[in-house]
Amino acid sequence: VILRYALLGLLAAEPASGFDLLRRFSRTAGYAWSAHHSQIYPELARCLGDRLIEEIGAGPRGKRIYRTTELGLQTLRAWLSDPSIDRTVRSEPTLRSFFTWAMGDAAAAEFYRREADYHREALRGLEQIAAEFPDDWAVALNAKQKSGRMTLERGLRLHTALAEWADWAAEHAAERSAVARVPGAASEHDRQ
Amino acid sequence: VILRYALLGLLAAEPASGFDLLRRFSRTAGYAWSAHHSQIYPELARCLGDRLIEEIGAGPRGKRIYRTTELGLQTLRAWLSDPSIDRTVRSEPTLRSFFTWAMGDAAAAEFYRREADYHREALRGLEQIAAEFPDDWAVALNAKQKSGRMTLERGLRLHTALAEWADWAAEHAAERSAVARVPGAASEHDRQ
DNA sequence: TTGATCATGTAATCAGTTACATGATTAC
DNA sequence: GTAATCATGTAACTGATTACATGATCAA
Repeated sequence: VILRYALLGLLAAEPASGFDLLRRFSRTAGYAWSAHHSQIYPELARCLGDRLIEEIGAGPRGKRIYRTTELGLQTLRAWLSDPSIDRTVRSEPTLRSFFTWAMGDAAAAEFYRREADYHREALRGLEQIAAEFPDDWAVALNAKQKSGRMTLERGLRLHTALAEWADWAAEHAAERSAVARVPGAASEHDRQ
Repeated sequence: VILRYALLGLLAAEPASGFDLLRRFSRTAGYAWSAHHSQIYPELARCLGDRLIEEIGAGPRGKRIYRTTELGLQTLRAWLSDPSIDRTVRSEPTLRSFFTWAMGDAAAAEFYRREADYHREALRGLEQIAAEFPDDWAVALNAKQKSGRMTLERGLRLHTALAEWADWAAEHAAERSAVARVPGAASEHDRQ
């Protein structure tokens, strides 16, 4: 049901169509949650039926614009107040890192380098967004903008830490492969 | 299909039963992936049918122990070599952080404090595991143990960074609520 | 006019969770 | 003996992805 709250929150921040929400999920909101249009449209219809959102206008090409109702906001706040949070982790990169032992050292180093590249790329994107905020954002922004800036900061720190980790891991993996290549240096613990 | 590779990798590292794998998913492997027994048992049966794993023994209470076959290892390696990685993010905490604007400042600060607590708790757990590794692990361990140690490092850095972020965010949220409480200090940008 | 993008929807399938169901072993 | 844990399985349901389907608008 968490997609429902994501939609309520996004539509509370700013009225939008299903298509607009789809784009937000593939941009800013995608750092927190994502969904395909085939999941968004039916959920919007259900929210509309439950009077959590309302249609406030239309655009060209059958565009339907929605906004969160007062009831929807209450529902959103009830969820936000609920202290039970799902922290289930499903991270393909982490799983692959866990299994690098099954690859050659060179391939493992290559994997970690790609991870570093990815995180640095993500960081560049976030830094561009961060640059658009005023320097004195802590006092110059409203609550909505501040929570956006604070969540952005989460991404900045996350990708910084993971880029550094991947660099470190690539070094270690490469280091090991270099040692293994020295004739006679391949010892017990390098096999299996 | 990623659960399949998770099982192949875990069973390649060490033969186990479905129940053993379930426990691994709720411990070490849970930092990368997780699954319920109702998903594990059918997938093991399918892997067995595809000759990716084989039954190598049994234990009490109908316990069936599996091991990854050579074909299974090849399948695992093919996946590891595939450069396309799913990086879809679905993080309830991040989503909630994004929507803290809809809560009161005090509630938001409380949310961030809980996040900090969670990450510090997770960090403590990882540090205990890290303490069991030898100090000279970079040379003293085999490839399998090293990839485990390197993945553990990922978690250490991740939770460290996020604990620091949450502290920072809690401070900012509390700060703001303190300012808002000064009579006449609640200004334009604190509303909506 | 035609190709790209905007825009919405449904259907089929796959992945993941919760609930149902059963029985063996072990520790007390 | 009896409660806890070990151990495996299936069924029903929900969430998420991929594929099918259609049509309007806009820019070249």
